[in-house]
Parts: sequence; structure tokens; C-alpha cells
Amino acid sequence: MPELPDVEVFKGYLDATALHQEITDVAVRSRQVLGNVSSQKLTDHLEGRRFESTRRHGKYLFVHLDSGRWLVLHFGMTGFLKYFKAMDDEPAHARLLVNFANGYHLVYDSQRKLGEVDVTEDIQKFIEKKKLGPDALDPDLDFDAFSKAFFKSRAMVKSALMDQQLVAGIGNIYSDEILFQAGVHPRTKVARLGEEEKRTLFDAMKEVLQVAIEHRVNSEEFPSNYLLPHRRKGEECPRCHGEIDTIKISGRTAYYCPRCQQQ
DNA sequence: ACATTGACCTGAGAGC
DNA sequence: TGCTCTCAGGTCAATG
Repeated sequence: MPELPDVEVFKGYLDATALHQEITDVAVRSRQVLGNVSSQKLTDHLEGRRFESTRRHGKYLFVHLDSGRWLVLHFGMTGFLKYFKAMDDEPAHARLLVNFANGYHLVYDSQRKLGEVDVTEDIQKFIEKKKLGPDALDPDLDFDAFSKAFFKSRAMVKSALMDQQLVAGIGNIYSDEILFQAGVHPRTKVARLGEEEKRTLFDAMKEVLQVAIEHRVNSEEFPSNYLLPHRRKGEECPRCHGEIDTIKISGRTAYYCPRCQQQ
């Protein structure tokens, strides 16, 4: 799940549920998801504190503690959050359990343990250390700011969109949708994009991510000309009704329409 | 500098 | 039913 739009939805979920309550205790169910923090340190940082607010950069969610530190959550391929009361409702792969004084619990679940839980004092420093580029939906990221790094890339456009150092937040799924909306073939070299195509690509990036968030990431409710609801083998293109094709790009499967997205 | 591959992990689904 | 194989929305390191 977790690309930028998914993480933005998780952010809204956490904001609506788990803020301002005292954390009584926490349980680290899997140390493998911990970044540069030990189980003991994480516990010490959280217990007795409250979550006060959240921020997102790319695929990372930062949760501000009343101590001034930030809990960092990255969701890998399978991560999500769940807030619940009865322990019967605990999800199957809880890796971090946070218990609140009001009797509710927040779980960070990650089946494949590919995500990361960490603590940082300074978001900016964390972002620099991870070498993350600008957040794709940052309002300050206009076309000129985006162009600075992105169009210098010599990579294929799908790889560039997924490169978190160039622009943060886009993964395999949404890069496919952005390229479909822009009518650009995923193997196109960034350097070969024309001026108009560059604009179109940038606009599609902003539009697709925004639309996904507006529909709370539920692809069934996406506009009828979107690829994602049809992103399966043998399905047809919502625009030309030809067959969707797949190719491998840097080990990931790209879905695209060979007629609407010519190289 | 970039593309590819495998590793990290676990589980779902397909095919036999 | 049970086994094996392949694949999965991410990232990192090694190799060509």
C-alpha cells in the first residue's frame, strides 16, 4: 500500500484517533522493524508521553511527541496503522503496540517487516540523512523547483519518479498512474522528454496524488479514466479499450497501455 | 550514472 | 488437501 497518498491517509487516521492521550506503555513485537533505536530506548521515549501532531514527508510519517522528539514510521510494502479498543481486534502482524490511558491501542502492523520505526530529534536532519528529495505534494514544489533535480536525471522516467532522492513519495503503483495520465511510456528517458511533456508529467504527478488522497486511496472510486482500478493482467485500458501490458523496469512490474503511452 | 539482480521478510494465490 | 512456485504498493548493496 504505502506510497505518498496511503501515508497521507494514515496521517489523517492517526490525527483523528491517537493524539493527545497519555501513552501508558508500549510493546515492541518485532525488533526487526526498528531503525537506529533500541527497543528499550523507543519504549523510554514513548512511555508517559503524548502524540501531539503529525507530519509527512514522502512515504515517511513523523509523529510529534510532547517531549519534542518525533516517532518516525515507514510502512514498507505492507504496513498500516490500526487504532482499536478490544485486544481481539489487534491486527495479525502487529510489530509495535502503543497503549493509551483511555484504554485504546494503536498498532503499527507490517506483515513483511520491511518498514521502519525510529525516533529522531530533528525531521530535517532525518530527511537529509535519508537523502530524500522534496515531497511530491509540497506546495512549494512548483514546476521550476521540481525541474531543478528531476529533469537532470539520465534514467528512465518510471525509475526517476520512484527515485526518492529526486522526488519523495512515489512508488510502483502511482508512478504507473502518473505515466498513464501523462501519456508517457515508462521506459522513456527523462532526458528525451520535450518541454510540453515535462509540464504534463509534473501536472499529472500533482493531480494523481491529490486525487488519490481525495478518494482516500480507494481506487474503486477513482475517476473512470484512471488506470489503477484496471491494473491487472488482461484488463483493458479505460481510454482506448486495448489491452493493458506489463514490462519489467528495475525489477518492478510496470502496467501501461502500449497504444496510449508510446515511446 | 544507470540498469539489473538479489537480499531482506512473510504470506496469498495459482497450478499441479 | 498439500505441495511448490511466483509474486507483492520498498529500499539497499553489489555487479556490469
